[in-house]
Amino acid sequence: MTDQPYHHGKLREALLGRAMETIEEAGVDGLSLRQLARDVKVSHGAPAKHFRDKQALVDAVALAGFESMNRRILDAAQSGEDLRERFVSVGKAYVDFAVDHPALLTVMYSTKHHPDSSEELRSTGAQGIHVARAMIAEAQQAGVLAAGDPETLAMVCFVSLHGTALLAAGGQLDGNSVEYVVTATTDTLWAGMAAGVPAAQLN
Amino acid sequence: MTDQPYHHGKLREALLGRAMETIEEAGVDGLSLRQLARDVKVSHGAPAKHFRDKQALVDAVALAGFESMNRRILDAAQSGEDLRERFVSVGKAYVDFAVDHPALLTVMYSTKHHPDSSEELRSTGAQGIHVARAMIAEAQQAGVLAAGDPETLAMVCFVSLHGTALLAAGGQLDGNSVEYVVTATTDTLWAGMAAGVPAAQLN
DNA sequence: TCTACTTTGTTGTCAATGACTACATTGGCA
DNA sequence: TGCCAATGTAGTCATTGACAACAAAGTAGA
Repeated sequence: MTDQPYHHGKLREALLGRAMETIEEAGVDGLSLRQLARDVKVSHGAPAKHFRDKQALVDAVALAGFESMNRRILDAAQSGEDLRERFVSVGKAYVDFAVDHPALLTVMYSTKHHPDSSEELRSTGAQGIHVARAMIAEAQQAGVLAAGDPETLAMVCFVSLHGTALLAAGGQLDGNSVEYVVTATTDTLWAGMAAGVPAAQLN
Repeated sequence: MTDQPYHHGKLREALLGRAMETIEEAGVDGLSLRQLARDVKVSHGAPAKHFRDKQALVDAVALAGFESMNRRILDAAQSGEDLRERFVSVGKAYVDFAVDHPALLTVMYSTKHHPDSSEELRSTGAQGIHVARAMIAEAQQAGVLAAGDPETLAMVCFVSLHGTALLAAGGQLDGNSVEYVVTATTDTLWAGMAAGVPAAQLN
């Protein structure tokens, strides 16, 4: 046999990477710890040393996914000059990520939604909304948007884009292109925030 | 033994009902065909006569879920006088359903998103958006909303409320109440549609 | 009524899986 | 050098989904 070192050395990273590939190809259901061990040329018991059980592996995959997504969003938030353009860019970054990694996104959110998800996962997953809030507050102070609680408005934008992202990832936008739906959504939201929501309606 | 009749008679319904309960309690992963058979006091091979495999059972659960949800949405669409109020009611009906059946909703959409989901499932799942489009078109003709493609606007409203629903179902709205987020979302969307989206932005 | 046929349910079996345990090897550290 | 925790291996077990052979119950026609 070729002299395989006993210690793999980077087993954890190798498992994580291969797991992400498998999930993207076959979904979470297509992920098997034993098959994963075979792929990485390691015995079927080895993964247990790095991930207590399958759920722990999936959690780690989800966390890595959120971190990658957050990087994209932060980059987008600093592109462009116009505030509205930056807002649209962030929306696109979010949705584009979803389209690029549809299965991963499903895992990310279903894991985050899991009753006993880690605090780290929850907070990392909630980071995107902070970016939106900052942008909205800035636009209000610049007089581009009407007054209104930035926290609430950011939440509205987030949930709306979240829906767009999930549906785009699932190819459920019927005939519409992802680009078109994202633009329409961000534009409608921006128009609503610019016009302002009559307070009387909030009763 | 008690004289169990050989034929269960309503096995399919019993399996479906129990499966929905199990999913609501333990998620799809907690659903086992064999355990399901035990729960319904039937041999482990019996379910196969009604559902070719596990996926077929999950598909049936998803379909039943969509049908139940559509009923709620249609009811809401006919409540209230004011067009805006009816619009908000539909949004609330959708999100309320999600909150009442969080795990079921996850199954409904992940099943619908599945590459080889049935046409029946897809169309049943897309029914809600038709209701939204009709309401928007009506409001435009009444002069309450600005002009704009009703199809596109309905899509925007749908994706936005879909995100709200999923996050509400997952308890991911942070401190905000479901009622508050739904109201804020529908109001922002309505304000945007009433003000109209500058066509220049669509480039 | 007798008889074939279909539907529904039972029992037995198989390969694959996740989880667990006991054991072996490695590399770092005192 | 020698100890020891970390890492990986090998073996085992219960559970699961799927399948096949068989049995019982209902059904329709001569």
